[in-house]
Amino acid sequence: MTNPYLDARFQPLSGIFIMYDLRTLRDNLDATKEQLGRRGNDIPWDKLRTLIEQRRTLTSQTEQLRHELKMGSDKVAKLKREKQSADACMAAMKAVGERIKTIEDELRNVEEALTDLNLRIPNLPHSSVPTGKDAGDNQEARRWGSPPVLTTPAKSHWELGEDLGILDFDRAAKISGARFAVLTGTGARLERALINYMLDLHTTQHGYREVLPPFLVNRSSMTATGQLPKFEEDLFRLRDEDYFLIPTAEVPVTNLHRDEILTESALPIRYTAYTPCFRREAGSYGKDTRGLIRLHQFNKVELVAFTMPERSYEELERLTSHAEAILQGLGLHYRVVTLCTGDLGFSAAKTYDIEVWLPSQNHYREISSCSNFEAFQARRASIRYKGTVEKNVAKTEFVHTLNGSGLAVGRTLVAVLENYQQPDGSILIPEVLRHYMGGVERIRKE
RNA sequence: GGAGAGGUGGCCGAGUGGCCGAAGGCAGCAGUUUGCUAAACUGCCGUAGGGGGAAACUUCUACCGAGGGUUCAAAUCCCUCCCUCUCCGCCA
Repeated sequence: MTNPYLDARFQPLSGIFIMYDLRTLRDNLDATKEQLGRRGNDIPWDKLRTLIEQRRTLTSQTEQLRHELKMGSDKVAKLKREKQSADACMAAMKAVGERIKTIEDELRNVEEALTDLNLRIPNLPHSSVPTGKDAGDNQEARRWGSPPVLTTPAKSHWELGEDLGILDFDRAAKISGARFAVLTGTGARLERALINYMLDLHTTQHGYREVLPPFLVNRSSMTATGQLPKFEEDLFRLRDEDYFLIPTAEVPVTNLHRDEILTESALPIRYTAYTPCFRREAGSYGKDTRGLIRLHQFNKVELVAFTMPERSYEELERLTSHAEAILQGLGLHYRVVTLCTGDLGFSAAKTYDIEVWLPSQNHYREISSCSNFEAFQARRASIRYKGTVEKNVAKTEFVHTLNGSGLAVGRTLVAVLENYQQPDGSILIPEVLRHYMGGVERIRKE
């Protein structure tokens, strides 16, 4: 069964609300507000409360009137069959019908407002998430490896790449604009090698099934995973069709199972997907303007998992370790950070960021973000599972969804260039990539 | 892009205004018969929301691709949209 609430043109009229369950929300409105803290600041809670109550009243009114109408219509049918006059009854039912129409118009407005509000409430943080205001309050969970020892001052990846002739930002600006890059020669091959290395590791060692999804998706898909309605300005959208360019493979891959009921035995489902990702980067003017760090288009290998609710937190640890395995294989120093409540994304209940060491910045930079969304996306997307308990079919429940970058390919290329730079400006290729590079061991000036 | 055909329960498929939440079949579940299996027979067998009950359950409402309209009454009539299929065109 499809979830009509995701259709932009749908005018809701009684029935279920998939995002936040309305009854639960009503009973826990204050607690929800409390738990969301700063993240719920822009939600008009009093209006929400009023709308929920109005919906309840109007719904029961229409139900009563519909019952009346149904009885009346049956009576008309009976009278006509018995060749008696039904005029009086028909007139009375016409009046009832008009009352229903009036009340339903009102109900429609209430539900529309309610649905829109509901879709803009962020997910609740998990209890293990540290409380905090912003990125400054994130907690470092662990570090792996150590920064490389460079005998000369670290050059930035754009200096290295342009000197080597494998990165071209000027021509990218000409053919597209700011925040685009052209990779050429060994640079292009290195990007491709990284993609293949990541996909191969995840599919052969970590148990993920490879997916190559569409890069354009519809509005329903974007709403299901939480990009819409709140973050439309971050997305590229086609002018003549209601399609969006995906900002991450999370969107098409999570939506693979939208409006489906999975069997318990099929869980967990694990997918990995390579896709380009497209982001408007509205509001990031002046940040990371040089280099490959922040582009309108970049490549990413994504990990996506669907699990039973009681398994999702162990899956989050697993999934994060799979992303880490890529960096370990490449021999890149990194740390894992637990995002605090204030830094958590809209849809996530808990997130680990993996940050790789960049010598030129003397800093860790985000290269992966691994999140458990619990049932937040599953509700919006209506992804459920049905189990069996001693031959009886158990109640269908929402699955938990997770995803993480495994990894952002462009930023991985940055990390390889900067961490493996040699005094002469050449780049040593990490062992694991060499067979994807046709045996090339070092990138020299082209 | 042009022309046409469709979308009904887990599946197949009937249903052109009321007694239709929807015939019939398949699959599934429970039982009867049987030495076992098979077959036959009987019953059950959609989803969601609200009310009642400790509970098995019961009652109301909605749902026949989605939305809107006509009507006392819509799976059925009208409009819009989405999707699938066939043929032509174009293309990789």
